[in-house]
Amino acid sequence: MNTNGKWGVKMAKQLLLIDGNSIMFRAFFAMHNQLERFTNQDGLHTAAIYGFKLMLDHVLAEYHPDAALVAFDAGKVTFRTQLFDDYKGSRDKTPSELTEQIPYVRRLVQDSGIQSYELSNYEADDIIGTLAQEADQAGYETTIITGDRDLTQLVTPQTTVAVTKKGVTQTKDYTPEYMQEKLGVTPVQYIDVKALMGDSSDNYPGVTKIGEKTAVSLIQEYGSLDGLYEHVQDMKPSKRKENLINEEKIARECQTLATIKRDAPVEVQLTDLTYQGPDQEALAELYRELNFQSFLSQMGVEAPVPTVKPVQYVELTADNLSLLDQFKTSLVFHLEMLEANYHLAQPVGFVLGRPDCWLVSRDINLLQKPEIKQLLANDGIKKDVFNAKAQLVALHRLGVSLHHVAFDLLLASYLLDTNENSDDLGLLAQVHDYHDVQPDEVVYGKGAKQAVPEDNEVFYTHLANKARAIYELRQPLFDQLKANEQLSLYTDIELPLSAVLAQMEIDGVMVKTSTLTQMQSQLTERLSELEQAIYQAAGEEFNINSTKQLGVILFEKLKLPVIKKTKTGYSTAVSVLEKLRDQAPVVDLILQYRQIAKIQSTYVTGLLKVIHPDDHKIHTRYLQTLTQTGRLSSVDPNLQNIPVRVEEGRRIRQAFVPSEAGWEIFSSDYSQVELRVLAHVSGDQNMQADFINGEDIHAATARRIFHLLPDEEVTPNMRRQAKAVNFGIVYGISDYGLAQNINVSPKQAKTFIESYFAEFPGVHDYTKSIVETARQQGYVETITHRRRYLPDIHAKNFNLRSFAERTAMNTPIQGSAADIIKIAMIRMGPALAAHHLQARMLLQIHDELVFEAPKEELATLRQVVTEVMDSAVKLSVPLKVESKVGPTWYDLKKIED
DNA sequence: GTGATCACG
DNA sequence: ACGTACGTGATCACC
Repeated sequence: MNTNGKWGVKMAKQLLLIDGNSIMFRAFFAMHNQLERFTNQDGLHTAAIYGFKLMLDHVLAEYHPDAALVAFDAGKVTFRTQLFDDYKGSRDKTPSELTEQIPYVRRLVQDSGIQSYELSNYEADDIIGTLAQEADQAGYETTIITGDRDLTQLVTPQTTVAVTKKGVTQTKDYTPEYMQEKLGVTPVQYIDVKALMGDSSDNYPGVTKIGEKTAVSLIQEYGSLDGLYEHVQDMKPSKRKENLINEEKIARECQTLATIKRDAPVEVQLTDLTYQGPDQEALAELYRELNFQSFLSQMGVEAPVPTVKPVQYVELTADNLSLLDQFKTSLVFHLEMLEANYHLAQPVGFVLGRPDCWLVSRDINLLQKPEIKQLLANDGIKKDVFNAKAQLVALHRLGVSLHHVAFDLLLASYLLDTNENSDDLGLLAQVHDYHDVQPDEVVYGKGAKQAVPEDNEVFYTHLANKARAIYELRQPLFDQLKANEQLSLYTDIELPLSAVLAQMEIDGVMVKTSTLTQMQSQLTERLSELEQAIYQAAGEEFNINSTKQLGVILFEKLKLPVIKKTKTGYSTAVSVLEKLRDQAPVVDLILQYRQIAKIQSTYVTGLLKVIHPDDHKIHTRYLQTLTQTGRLSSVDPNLQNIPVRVEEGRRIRQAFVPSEAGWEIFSSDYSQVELRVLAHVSGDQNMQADFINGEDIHAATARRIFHLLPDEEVTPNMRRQAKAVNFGIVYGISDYGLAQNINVSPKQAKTFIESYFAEFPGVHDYTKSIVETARQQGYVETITHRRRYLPDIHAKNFNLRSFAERTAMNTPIQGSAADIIKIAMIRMGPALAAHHLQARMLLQIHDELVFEAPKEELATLRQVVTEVMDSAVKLSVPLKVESKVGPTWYDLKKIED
């Protein structure tokens, strides 16, 4: 169809060669973390088929091929395995979730009107290599689609290799020019590079100590492997030379393994490969079997209407409130709000009931009826909900209490898998394989068009469906929590915590508008001074807030050295500017400007915007089901990142004051809680001893890793470095990261780490074993069995895998610390009540709890809070709590014993 | 909507 | 050889 171009110029025929196995693997693993979402009605996994289909659509549209072929591997045994026993020997067995999809991928290919081919004893690569060669000679333009960079050796002026970059549809095209630019070698030379460096995934070794960089430079220098070995004797004596000589046989063997055949006994002819489009009928049938609704509707085949099971409901009115009498032991309740911020949201309707009777209404005022109020407040009747905290807060605004929440679908789902935390009930239900409720977007629309349906039928059905989903998912989720040993985490920690957090949010924290407005005008003045000074120094006016414009001024106009680049241009981050400080006075001004601008926009103006006009307080929302570690987060506004480290910012805290006269702000924080958790979970004897002896842990660490004698002093610099190492350990250490942080060479950092692990062998063992645990079970756990899945622990990509490994080390530590403070928070209320204290817990900042309290309570409060926090859990090292008090959050002074 | 930056633990 | 510290949220510029 496109043999003739726009102007009648004869264009080359387009040939598409697809590396079937490679793309299938790629598609499968690209969606591996949503494996269970891609299954059809029979439980067949479909991610690889789905991905393959996406890829096919994409390349057919992109290349309009005249001919196409998908090559598959024939089996495990090939001429390469006969040559070399271990070839591909390190590969894990293909998961059954993938193998079951292979026949369907073949059907997909066939029904799409594309030839497929396999050849015993040969790999798909060799079929492709052979056909690409033939095609070059026959004057085709060929594109090879693969996920395997090895195939780039097939690149010629007529043959392009498109290697998947992200997912299966985003590819990078390798041409001879691109290879020269990117790798510095020709496609044919690339084979020899591989021969020298080996390939860990195909499990052939290459020459010892030679990686990609070295291999490339050797081949560049000598032209080829043959060239190298002709001149190997002329090389300067070195370990590398020895290795090259000793391992010549291996290198030659690897060269053979790496070389893709261009002369395999392929029996198909190019002329057999003509692409004439798909067999629509057969494809439709396949999609039906696979339940690929979106592809069906793309084809114009009517997708069967998503069959949400019909639901019965009754509209609740002032006249039929007696219907409520039937709920004696339990009910589902849901108050519907369209806005995320439930402090402000206008509720639009509600549903309550049981499977045999769902009662719905748009009339929020009905909730004021004593019949409903008493039902919801009745401690003897269990309530099942979605997002208990949101319900508690919103109902509180209506003057309604909600007691005895037993099941929170959102919370349970989050505990089972931190990623399954959508605040859209419909979407969340889908993840749990429940499909009889629509996502909110479908019913309400999105953006400006979002609205409650006028049609009662539509709206009420949605409400009833939601309630039913909560009901239906209750038992299965409880069963899973039980199987995961997470029932106690759910029942004893997270569910009670939701009520504690609701109360903190409702109470809010008093913020003085006058303090902030005063700061605002001061900072405005300061900013305009700095602005003028910067324009003067730069010789022109520009937007200082634009990193792009700033980059041009600093690095082009003023010609300052470029220290770091970002994806989009020059980096102007603080770490960079600090290095340039001495080279141009404007840099310092910019740093000052940045600091002030941040304080002004985020904290002064930002906080002023969210002070509630009625009570002059700020009511944040804690997100209880968001973080991957079990920490809380805080939004609208974030009260967990109010400045403290730098004086100018710290003054913001002057605006945070007690809400009642004669009260003060009181704060207690855990000292080094994460390191104490590490000492506990790792069982390291030395670290435990340091904590048990009440040492300054960073100084004690410095003593050990710098091998100080008892009479030698720890210098501030030693302590600083030891502290950085401690942080590094908690974060899942790497020499590079540590080096960056304390500005030493990676080599120096590495010796610090080695020295640390020698002194704290238990910690070393822990880092090893937790990563192994993650590999074996696919997740890691905190002390309360909070769970985080780490699918990337198996990634082939170094970055992804390394990240997962560091996460495996960090999550049990950060997460257990989060568990501990949550337990303390739950016990705090009853403890305060037992001492008849009026004090209120207002904020949680990860390891710190902030209260307001009458002055005369402070002494008792300190005892109670310390006791509750200290004893939250029993670890093999003591927990330590430090307290401060003052008239504002800014003025807190440490309370000494 | 995304990326860069910077505030916190 | 590879290229990073762990966990968050708000603001701004820019597409």
